[in-house]
Amino acid sequence: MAKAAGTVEKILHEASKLFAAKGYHGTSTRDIAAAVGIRQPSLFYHFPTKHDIAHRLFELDLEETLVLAARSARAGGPALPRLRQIADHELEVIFGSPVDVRGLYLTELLREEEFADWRGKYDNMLAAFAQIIRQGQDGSEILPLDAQVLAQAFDGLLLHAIRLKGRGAAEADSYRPAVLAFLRGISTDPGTWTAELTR
Amino acid sequence: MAKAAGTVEKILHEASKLFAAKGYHGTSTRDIAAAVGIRQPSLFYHFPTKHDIAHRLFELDLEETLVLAARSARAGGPALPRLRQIADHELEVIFGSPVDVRGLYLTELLREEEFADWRGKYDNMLAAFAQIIRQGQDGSEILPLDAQVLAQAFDGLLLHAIRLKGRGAAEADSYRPAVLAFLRGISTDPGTWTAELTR
DNA sequence: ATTATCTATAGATCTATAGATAATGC
DNA sequence: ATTATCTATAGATCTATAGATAATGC
Repeated sequence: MAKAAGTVEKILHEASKLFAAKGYHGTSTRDIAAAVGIRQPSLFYHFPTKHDIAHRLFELDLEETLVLAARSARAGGPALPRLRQIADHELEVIFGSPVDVRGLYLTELLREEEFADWRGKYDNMLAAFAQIIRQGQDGSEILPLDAQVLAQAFDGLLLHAIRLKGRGAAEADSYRPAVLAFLRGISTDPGTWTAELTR
Repeated sequence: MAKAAGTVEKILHEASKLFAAKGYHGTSTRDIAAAVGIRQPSLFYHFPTKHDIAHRLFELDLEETLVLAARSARAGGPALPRLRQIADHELEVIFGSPVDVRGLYLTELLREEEFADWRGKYDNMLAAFAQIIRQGQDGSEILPLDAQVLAQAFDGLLLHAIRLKGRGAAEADSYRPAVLAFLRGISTDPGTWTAELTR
């Protein structure tokens, strides 16, 4: 009985939904297998351990976002549009992807030993956010508040979008104004954002 | 061997820290008992089930915040200072309380059947936030964006503070500017906030 | 021969209960 | 007599492994 029909993808898809809904530890391999439509031990043909499923999900998400954030931090020009571009991209991933990849971030899974390597990458992403904010402050474009804290709040706003995805109605377009409002709030020249936000 | 010395409080304290760090499902009653310094079955003398520990933590937090939010929604006057007051109070609870009560919100625990009643109270709190925002929009104090979405983003910013608490350094005073920046960002008159934020 | 599934199950948890025990309060 | 703990353990999970089986590919 060959013909995989993308069982690996199906496992990642269903696991991510379950992790987002019930947390990593609240989801059993039996739950995942049932959602996929196979028996529990069959999972271990595709992934050596349960951890590896989560690892692969982190990889799918962080790899790409980290590259984008790092590249953006190296790019020149105004900082706020760069932050805005990152936000647009993240909202696209959160609401557009068939995989609820980022449900993993809702728990403190990254703080657990097993995931220390992804924790480091996540910290790098946050550092890139802070760097962009600092560039904006050097250019008097962003208010001189603690860049680290602003970066974390920016990340927090984006992560919260994951929760809304689970609650039906919300889409990228409906949440974007909230993120833009935050960027307007840290801007030294909020007037330029007003028209666009209320358009 | 009487003389409780506040075992119930100790259980709530340690359980809340573990729930915040590893999630509700990632924390065993054995873990909690070990942190408290008693044997695992002794927990069940104080709480009939593991769920009841989480229930009590929700109660400790939501009861008070819900009352504050509902009262604030009924109060008159400018909306932004009211949101600011709620934010100050929440940050005080998050960073000041010995109990990491709100770690429970990091997972989607509220979505699980067992916690449906607290889910309702939480939704009421969000509705109160949205109502205050709508009042501010009626008074042309807040930009005419989707009040529901702004309320959720406001809540998301506050919840994210919980994560920072686990990461050492951060305190209420260091995170507050990020929340104020968001309020400035949704204000029709951000200029009045600028001086205060950069003071 | 390889791929992808299955049944059966080992071994390690986990929550919760039963019943014993010791320390205070009356 | 009540309060708060303990040891021992039942019964239900959970992850992961072993080994059988069936369908394709060569």
